[in-house]
Amino acid sequence: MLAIGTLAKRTGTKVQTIRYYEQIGLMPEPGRTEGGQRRYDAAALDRLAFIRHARQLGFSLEAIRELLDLSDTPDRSCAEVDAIAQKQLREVEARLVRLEALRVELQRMIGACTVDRVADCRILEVLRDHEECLADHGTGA
Amino acid sequence: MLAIGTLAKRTGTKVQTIRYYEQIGLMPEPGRTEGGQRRYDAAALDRLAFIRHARQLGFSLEAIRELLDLSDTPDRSCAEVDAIAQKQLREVEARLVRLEALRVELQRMIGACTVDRVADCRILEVLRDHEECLADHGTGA
DNA sequence: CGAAACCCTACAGTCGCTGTAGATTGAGAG
DNA sequence: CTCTCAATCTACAGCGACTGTAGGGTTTCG
Repeated sequence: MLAIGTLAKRTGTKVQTIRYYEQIGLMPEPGRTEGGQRRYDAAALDRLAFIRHARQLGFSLEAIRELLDLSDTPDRSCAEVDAIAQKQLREVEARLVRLEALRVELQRMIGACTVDRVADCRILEVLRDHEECLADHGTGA
Repeated sequence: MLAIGTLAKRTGTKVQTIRYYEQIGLMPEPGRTEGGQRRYDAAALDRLAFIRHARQLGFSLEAIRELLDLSDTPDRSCAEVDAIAQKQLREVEARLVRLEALRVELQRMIGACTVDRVADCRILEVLRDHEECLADHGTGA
């Protein structure tokens, strides 16, 4: 049985984050020692590793909750799991497109700045005048 | 003189966001009507447009605060402005690299799933076993 | 047995907004 | 000039996904 700190180290999670996951019902309430400290078993370790890995892949806690629910019903079709992953992929791709546009714009902006005084700074000018902007950056990078 | 709603429309900002910027000292306190409603001038419009544009380029409010401070002292060197923009560019590039790795991993994961039952779902398996993972995804996509 | 390292709860703070409730004001129509 | 109704006001709570803090209690090891 693992103490929370050990579990944290094994999964690369902060102790508070584990307690937070428990609080929002993503991790089940573990057993306790007589003194009231949490003790975790291998199932908890697996579940937390799953959560952390999915988080690193950019899944929201809500999506992860769904994935965990789905994986608890092994006879169901895989299609729902696939749909969640596809959605995640599409979101990542959309973010990539936007970020790339930002990169281009930032580079263009920086490249234009050859003067020395803030008064003539091209960077500030570009930021002032959206019109000069090439990129079609919407909101939410 | 513009009412807050007009300013909001002109800059593509929500009314509450403008009040929030005022609250955190990013926008100066505007004049008021007798009844207490905010009225904005052209300078406020410019400043807000600058803020929104910088936000769209991914600058944090803190970075924007610095940029605004710098642009208020037109005789200073442009180097500090450049440094902020360079830092922003580096951050965007780092995010791009990470996101691209995520995209590859997600695609690989989805591609691997050809079965029908959740019990054999490759997606869930990949999420369970970090070892199978090709991408070196750290934290913070 | 004592010290150090760990763990507990409860709550506030982060970032950048967004939404709500309930009251007041302003601008155009009649 | 009054009515109406959209727009505005303040104050505060909530989002996601944690992180940090205060002020204690517990475990483990020498």
